[in-house]
Amino acid sequence: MTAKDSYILERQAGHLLRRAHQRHSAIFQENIGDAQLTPLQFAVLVKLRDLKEVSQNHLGRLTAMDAATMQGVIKRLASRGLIERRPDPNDRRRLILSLSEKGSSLVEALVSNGSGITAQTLQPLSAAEQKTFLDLLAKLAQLNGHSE
Amino acid sequence: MTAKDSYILERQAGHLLRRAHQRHSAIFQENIGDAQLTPLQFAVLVKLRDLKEVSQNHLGRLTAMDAATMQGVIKRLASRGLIERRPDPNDRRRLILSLSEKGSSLVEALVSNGSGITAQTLQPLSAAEQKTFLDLLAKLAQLNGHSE
DNA sequence: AAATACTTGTTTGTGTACGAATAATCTAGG
DNA sequence: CCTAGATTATTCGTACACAAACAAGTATTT
Repeated sequence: MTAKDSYILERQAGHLLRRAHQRHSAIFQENIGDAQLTPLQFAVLVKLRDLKEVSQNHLGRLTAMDAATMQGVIKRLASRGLIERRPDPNDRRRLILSLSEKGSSLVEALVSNGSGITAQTLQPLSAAEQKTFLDLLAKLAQLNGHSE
Repeated sequence: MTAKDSYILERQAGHLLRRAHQRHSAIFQENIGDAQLTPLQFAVLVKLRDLKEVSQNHLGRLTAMDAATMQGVIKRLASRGLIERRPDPNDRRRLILSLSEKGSSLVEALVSNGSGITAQTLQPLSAAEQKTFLDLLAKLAQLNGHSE
């Protein structure tokens, strides 16, 4: 076994994670049912549907986006009229985010597509493998034990 | 079970893949041993070490980058003097890429770090789980059966 | 040989990603 | 009260990611 054989790109976790993520993104784009909506934007809408109201930074932590990324995602959703922003009266640094009527009905219309996308992403695996995979993947996705 | 419970962001394959990839990127950056080098740039250097000479588009397929992304990655590596570009005499559309001396010694010095990064990425899993995970992940990473 | 089709590399435009710096605000400790 | 420290949102700069359009070159078809 030469040095050359000791590091094979195709066997590295990072490379495979990136490719699996690429494949998922392609499936998302084909099936979400709204050509403008991206995975991150959809994640924000879903979280807002669950929580009704959250500050921008807090929502960023819940969706695993840093503050700078969040800024752009929120700006684009707001410019489409899908979410509303208003200042927090108790903390003037904060922006409170919520779904607009339009945003709310859009999420409801698209959530089932979201489930289909996950199913299609995992389709190459059997039902048992899917469960195993998601369990292991969840262990690897712990960014650094920030719960909440 | 309400509609709200039927789509939980934290259980979606796409979200978990994204977070796992984020975690891997952070581990990469801390451990690769060259502050400027990114995961994609490293992948290009490793592939060039294995193949000696490849055209830019071909290398892009091997590392799963589209032509536009490749363009930027190669430009940055060339500007650091790590790779060399010369026209293919047999096909004047093509650019043939290869490692420079500097690039070659850099890869040799860093490959072992690459293995460590993969190990650390998978560390939350037992040895058996790691093998299972990589097998399943590889099945999900098949972009569309383009082999080569 | 000429027209058609495909490939290679580049550019443009939009959208993540994230480090770093900043201004405004809040919180805690003395 | 008041200052040192933390938090929130924004901006800037760099690096993917990829669709779309393009120029130049190669291949194929008739």
